[in-house]
Amino acid sequence: MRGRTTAAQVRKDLSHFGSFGKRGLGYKVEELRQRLRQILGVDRLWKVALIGAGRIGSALFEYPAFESRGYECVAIIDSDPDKIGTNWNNLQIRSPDHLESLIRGLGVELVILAVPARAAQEMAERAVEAGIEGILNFAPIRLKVPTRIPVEDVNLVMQLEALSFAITQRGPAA
Amino acid sequence: MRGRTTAAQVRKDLSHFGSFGKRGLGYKVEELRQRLRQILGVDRLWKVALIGAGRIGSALFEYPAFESRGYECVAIIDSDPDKIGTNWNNLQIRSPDHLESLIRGLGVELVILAVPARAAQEMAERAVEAGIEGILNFAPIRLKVPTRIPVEDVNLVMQLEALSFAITQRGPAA
DNA sequence: GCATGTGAATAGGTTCACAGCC
DNA sequence: GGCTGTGAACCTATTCACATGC
Repeated sequence: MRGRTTAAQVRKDLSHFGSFGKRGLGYKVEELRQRLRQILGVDRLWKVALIGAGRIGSALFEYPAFESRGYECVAIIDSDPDKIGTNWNNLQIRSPDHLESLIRGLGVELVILAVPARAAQEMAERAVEAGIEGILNFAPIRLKVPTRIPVEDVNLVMQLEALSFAITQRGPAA
Repeated sequence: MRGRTTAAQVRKDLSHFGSFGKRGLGYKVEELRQRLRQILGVDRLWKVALIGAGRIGSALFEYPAFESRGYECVAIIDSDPDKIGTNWNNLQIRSPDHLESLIRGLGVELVILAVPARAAQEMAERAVEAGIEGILNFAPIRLKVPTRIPVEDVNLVMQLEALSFAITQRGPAA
């Protein structure tokens, strides 16, 4: 069954956070929307640092949805000497040497980790040490960070493999 | 609790597909690895078409893990006239006009959809019509395709929002 | 003795059915 | 009457404990 979103499911999920509608009447959509934005924590601006200015980092940086959805990139870090000092959109690429002071100075809360696997763990640890609160991780490793720090993994190879598995499971197609 | 992978869990999962070890002895790692590759369907080469040659598409195309993990990009499609005809790595970018014949002619099995949301549904339908078997979807919409076609969604904004939620839930950090 | 494989117990999450309130 | 909110039923997935075979 493909993730059909049922009415009962939505009501149950909402009930986990409170009661938002009026029986027999329905929901005030805009009000509900605002309440949900509060609950999700997307009713404010989040300060993001991009660690890794390679292809993925560049694609993300240009991705308009981030800024428009409340995620502001306030720092770009990369270890490539050819990149350090150059600008993306008026934002200067900085060396990882300054990671901690950058994060602390700018009040960075989230980190997008788009560096090679071998560098990811160290960068993550230093970012956590500097006080960030969450990590969006593109490196194909399981980061070891304190449990208080949420990590979201993006693993595109795994997702392709999930497709391969689903296709293989249901037998060769017609 | 952060996704701790337990021994019992692994055994239970394996048991779903068969019996691979010897009691009291353990698993032959390389043999197990091959069996699992078969089950996952990653023991062969998959032919992939990249639809959308923007920033994300470009990042993916250059991503070495794909090729090395058995996913071969055999076609790039984009509607931008400035891109059509140019080459990425000896692969010519083609117009979506030829989508169906390209897919059929090259035996494309998987599609990576990295086009703007407004174009995604149409491209998906045409790709399915042409016989592809699965979609890795970067467009932030729920594609409507036959249930026999598995879809994996990549939604980076949602993953950032998941971080925002997790952080907000556990109360402002120390 | 030791590590796998598996039924039983448990936990977690979804679906159902209806009570409660407009 | 209609739509929300929710306890109960149900179903799936994880954890446990041990039987099984080397």
